[in-house]
Order: sequence, then C-alpha cells, then structure tokens
Amino acid sequence: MQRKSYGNMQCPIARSLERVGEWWSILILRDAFQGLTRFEQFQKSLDIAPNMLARRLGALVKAGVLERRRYCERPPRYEYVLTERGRDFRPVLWALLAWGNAHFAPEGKSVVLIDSATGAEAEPLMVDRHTGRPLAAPAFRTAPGPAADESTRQRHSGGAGRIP
Amino acid sequence: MQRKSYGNMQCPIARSLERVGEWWSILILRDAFQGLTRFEQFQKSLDIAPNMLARRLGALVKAGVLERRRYCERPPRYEYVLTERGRDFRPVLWALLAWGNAHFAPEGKSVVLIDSATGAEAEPLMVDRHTGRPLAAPAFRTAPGPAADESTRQRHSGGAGRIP
DNA sequence: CGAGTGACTCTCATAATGCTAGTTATACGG
DNA sequence: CCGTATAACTAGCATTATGAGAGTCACTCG
Repeated sequence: MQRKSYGNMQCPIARSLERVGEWWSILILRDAFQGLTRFEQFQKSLDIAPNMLARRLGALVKAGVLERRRYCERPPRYEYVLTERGRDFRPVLWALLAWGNAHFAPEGKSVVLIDSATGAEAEPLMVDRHTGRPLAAPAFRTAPGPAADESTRQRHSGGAGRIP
Repeated sequence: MQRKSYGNMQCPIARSLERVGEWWSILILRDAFQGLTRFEQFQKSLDIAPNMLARRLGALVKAGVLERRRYCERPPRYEYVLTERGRDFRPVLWALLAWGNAHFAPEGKSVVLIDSATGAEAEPLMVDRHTGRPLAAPAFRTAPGPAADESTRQRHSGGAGRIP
C-alpha cells in the first residue's frame, strides 16, 4: 500500500508537509527551537521510542531541516541543530501555538509568546511585509505563481465558490 | 500499540497537531480554504481514497474545524464548511506556504499570495499585533503562561542552551 | 574490570493507511 | 417501470508505519 506521497504535488504546502507532516516531526522541531540538540534530550522531552526518534531525526536531516554534527570525537557523540531552513520554520510553529491557545486551551494558556525585553505577551499576526496590512481574506488570496502548470492554474480559476 | 496521542500534553502546538496532524488533514483544510465543500470535490482534488477522506472529514468535524451541513434534502447531500475555528487556521497554512515557496520550489513559485486589490504579490510576515514588531528570535520567545503546570515551567527554565 | 553514558539498532505486535468494490438514496430519460 | 447516473459514503482486505522493549556499540571513569 505505502503511504501516499505529496512530494510530486506542485503546491508549496504539500511540499512542506512532505518534510514535516509526519507524526512527531513538528514536535521535534518545536523542541529544537527550545534549544534541545541531543538525542537523549528529545527522547526525554517527547517520551518517544528511540527507533521512532531515530527515524524522524534522520528524515529531518535528509530534508535539510536539521544538521547532525559530531560534538565529541571520543566517545563519538552527536547533536542535531537547526539549519537555516529549519530556523525559517518558526512562523509555522508560532501560528500553531496561537491557534492552539485560541481554541484548545479551555483552562487558559500554558505557553505564551513574550517580548524578551518587556516581558509583555505578544500576539502573533500575519501581515504583508511590504504594506504592513494584515493578511486577511478576502483582501489577500492565493494565486498561481510564475512556475504554475495547468493543473495548478485550474485550482485557482475560481468557480469553486466563495473563499471564506 | 496505538498511535500515541499528543492530546494530554499541555503544549498548544501539540494540542493543535492532535486535531490536524494526521496525513491529509491539512491538505483538506487547504482545499476548504480554496472554496471546496463537497466530498467529491475533495476526493478529486486530493486523489485520496474515499474511506480515508471520510475518516479525515469526520475527525475534522469532531474537532470542530469543519461543519457537516445538508445542502439538499432530497436526495440527501452534504457539504463541509469551515467553522470559525477552522477559518482561524489560515495563518498556519500561509506560514507553510511561505516556507515551501522559500525552500522547496527550485523551479520557482507555483502558488503565491496576492493582494486582491492590486494583484501585487504579498509576503507573509509575523508581527506582534500590539507593537507591530516582527516576531523574530531572540527578541521574542515562548514562556509559561498562566495555566502552566510544573512540567511546562521546567521546559522553559532555560539551561537547554541558546535559542536560535 | 565493572558500571555508566549517549546514541542508537533489532525484533516483533498492532494500528493506520490505502485500494477496490459495493451500498444507499434519489433523479432522470425512455 | 427500468436502467443509468450522481453524490456520498461504507466494507473487506493488503501493506506499511508506528511503537514498546530489549539489546548493541564505543567509549569513559573509578
């Protein structure tokens, strides 16, 4: 049977999920952003079986999101650090954090974003880098880009209904 | 064995992933934002087996992200529409889109965000809603919130290293 | 030499994924 | 009235991924 791959889709969301869409991957990245680097640290933090952790770390390394580095020659010890590609993933984590806080924290927020300088709570908001305007529908929407093929163009050719 | 659940974790990212972290779920939401509502539309768009689609739609409905509505009495026909909780998921999709475009589109972008008014391409950026400052490390970081318990507090008590 | 540490691999059970075919409820054309 | 079409699914079964737990390897330290 084999799990179907999104990899050959043109959609950038599908391409992203191909790399981080499996169970555990995103939580591993979350912990990497918290500063964890070693196998044992991830294992303790996530309470994950070591074989699963090894598979996921391997996949994230292959995807270029993490880098495996030897930090000790003898005995051989390795650490996993975010690459630039991995560090660019942060907005996704913050969007997930905001969504979780807004909808799945009935007892109140257990993790928040804060301004390191003032300690004030920050509220993530997506804006257009150029105009600074909040990215809300229907003022902003997706459209085929320069590399879009016919099928991608058709997805965006409307007719599907109102975009909420 | 059973797939381990993130549901009992306090972390809002884990809570979010508990709802949308499975294979296909996020792509279904992506299509819902594109305006698709009917079972058959999702099936064609995603090329997914009908039983898998039924399971995922059911899970998303149970999570309160989609709503199942009868849009035709006779014959009985249903549609799936985003709830407010579902519409709030949009920033996550846009963050994934931006990440995919930046890192996994070697032949160029096939999908972009545009300003509906001007047609200009938009570039998503996360800022603090209050101060308008870009949410970048290390100026912003996560911290335990009011509902944090001891284990959550320990995660954030530093000592794990520098946050990249 | 024996215990300890860190980073894994191996084996095996079970659950999730996925293909294909079939079902239900109804409309429509002849 | 009968056959075909459409939409939205379910059922049965193969294959794969996930996960628990134990074991391995390469050392260091006392």
